[in-house]
Amino acid sequence: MEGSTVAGSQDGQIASPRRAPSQQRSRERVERMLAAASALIAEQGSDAMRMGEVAERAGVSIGSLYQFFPDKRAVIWALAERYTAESQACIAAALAEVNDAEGLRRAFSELVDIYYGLFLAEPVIRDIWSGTQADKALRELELADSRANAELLTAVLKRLRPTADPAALETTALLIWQMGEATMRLAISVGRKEGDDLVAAYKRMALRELVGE
Amino acid sequence: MEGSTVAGSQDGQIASPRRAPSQQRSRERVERMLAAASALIAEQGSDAMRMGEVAERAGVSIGSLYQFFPDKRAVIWALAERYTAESQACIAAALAEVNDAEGLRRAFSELVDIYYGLFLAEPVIRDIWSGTQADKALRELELADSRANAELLTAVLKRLRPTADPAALETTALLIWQMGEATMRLAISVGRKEGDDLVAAYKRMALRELVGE
DNA sequence: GCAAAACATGAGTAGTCCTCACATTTGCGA
DNA sequence: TCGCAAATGTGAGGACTACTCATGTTTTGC
Repeated sequence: MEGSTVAGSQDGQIASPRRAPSQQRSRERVERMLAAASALIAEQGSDAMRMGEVAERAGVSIGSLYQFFPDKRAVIWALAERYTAESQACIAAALAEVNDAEGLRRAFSELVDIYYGLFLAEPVIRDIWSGTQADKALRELELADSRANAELLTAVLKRLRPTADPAALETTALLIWQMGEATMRLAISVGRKEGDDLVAAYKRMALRELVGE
Repeated sequence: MEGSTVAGSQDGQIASPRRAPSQQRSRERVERMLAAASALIAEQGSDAMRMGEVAERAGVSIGSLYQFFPDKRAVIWALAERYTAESQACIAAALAEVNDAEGLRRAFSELVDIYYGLFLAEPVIRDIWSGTQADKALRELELADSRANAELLTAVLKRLRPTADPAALETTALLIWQMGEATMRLAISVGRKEGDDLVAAYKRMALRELVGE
């Protein structure tokens, strides 16, 4: 485990900047801190990012860093906030003037491409949104497990649809499997009632894909 | 951060038990260690789980704990392995004798229910598979962000399908959004080529749901 | 019965996040 | 221009944590 918990701000809250930089000088310094953090996350991941290293690379003392960010998570969160604000605006723009099915099709398709491109291009986004501190080896084993499970599903699909492209079936199975896990995670975090609806909706969508109509 | 770095097992590998317990006595002790770890994860999450506490609760010294587990991750992984083995068997059983579309429908539906039940009932599974160490506050903000984005999609859907049940549209939008993020995470970790296929498949599935056919 | 292997112990090491008492710089009214 | 309060900057040290290792105890194989 490299990981850990922030001691300062206990278990739930994400503290906002401890003090807003009001002078020009400090605003520039905070900017440098965020840039340093971003670079370090891109290089090593947020978990391996050390507060001391952030300060050093920003040319700032550790104390200054903590003057503006109450804890490590706040630094990461500040970066996350930027990207979400950005992407939120982008989504709103893409969907704003959709008026018919064809428009939705085009807008959604474009949106997915943009998002995917963002994920591919921005290590910081990947790191932050892909389970902030999840450790790499465990995630690879998660993937291996998913693949193994999807394989079982693939076998069934191949039996039922022998004429279909096997590679496409494998992709479908893996996707459906992963979506199922994502749905359950979501279902857990939204609570029982809404969660049940989500799982039901997933089941419907997955089945439509699996057995057609 | 309370945390720190595991000195022993560097960055990628998950080490296997440092030494297999060969005597009856130690086998029982290892069992107690895992039980203690499981309980602590259920109570506080794997990130907050302290190795010292695991040892204490198992009635064992910290040294004994490290005799059988090379690091903290190995303890968590040992628990994860149990559950995956279990669920793997369950999946195989459910899918083994599927021979037609109706059979697949029934088996898959049952499978989802079982899995969902497992997620609901087992805090340890939730913790381990839902991004081992992801911090709670950040994940709540992730959810808030997802909701905000899904909201934009919901608005469009309501415009296009004014007769549909609004609540169902909201569920659909949130689900599609979350699935998209899951797909992209998956796409990243499987590499560019297969990833592109996955994103394409997601796009197709989502669009079928969004604009019908 | 005895040597060797397995097992058990817990004080100590290294490394992390974060604090706090104190120094310096800036904004601004007189 | 001067004075002074507020804002900003500093880094050694505190508090915790994962993990090690020298040393002692129990079990096993012969």
